[in-house]
Amino acid sequence: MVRVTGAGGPGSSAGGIQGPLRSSKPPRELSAEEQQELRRKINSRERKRMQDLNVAMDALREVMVPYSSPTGVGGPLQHPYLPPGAPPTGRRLSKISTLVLARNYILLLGSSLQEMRRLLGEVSIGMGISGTVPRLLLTGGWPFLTGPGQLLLSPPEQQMGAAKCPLLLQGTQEEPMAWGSGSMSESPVCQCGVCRTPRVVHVNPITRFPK
DNA sequence: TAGGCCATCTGGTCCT
DNA sequence: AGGACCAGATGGCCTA
Repeated sequence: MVRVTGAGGPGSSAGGIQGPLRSSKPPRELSAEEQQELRRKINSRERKRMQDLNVAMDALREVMVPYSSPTGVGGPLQHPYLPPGAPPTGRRLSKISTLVLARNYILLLGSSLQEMRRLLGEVSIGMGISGTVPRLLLTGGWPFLTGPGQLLLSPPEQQMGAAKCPLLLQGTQEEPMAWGSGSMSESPVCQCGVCRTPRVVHVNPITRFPK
């Protein structure tokens, strides 16, 4: 959906080209027409940039399979990584939810990989195999989770939107609040738009992505 | 009707 | 100098 709004549309009253721009820019004389043309050009670029961003966001939505279908398949869907009562499916994911869900998804995949490595290691040891299992699978190059119990769902998104979320200012960004756990019931649930989106958290702070 | 989400405009800053 | 990126402001659309 592309909304066509000409110059002077929403936002045009904010500041305006005659405001701070004139005082901060070097005194290069531009006619009103030139200024308008320049503004149109800049606006067009920005529009294109945001549209590209949305294309990328849509691509990301597509891989978030359970939410990607606008109509869903086989009726209402319950996302396996979201708690009951999570936002109803069938609606397009918001940008922030897409990002948060993608992050959770990546972490989940990481934990699955780690678990697979562990199982492979057990199997190879049990069978007396050494050297036939790809080293990469066994060595665990990434600091992923070491067990399924360490991957939990939590409603408070405590990382994104830190500037707005009061819970994020308490210096416990990575402290988990397990979904449905005791700590969960005792913890404040932030109602900001970000925090209401569940996320996957690490129970063990050691198992984090490196910077 | 309020609130969430979004597109767009705009000015500022940084980078090439 | 021009483009990319960012954040604030604004207004429209939609849903509960």
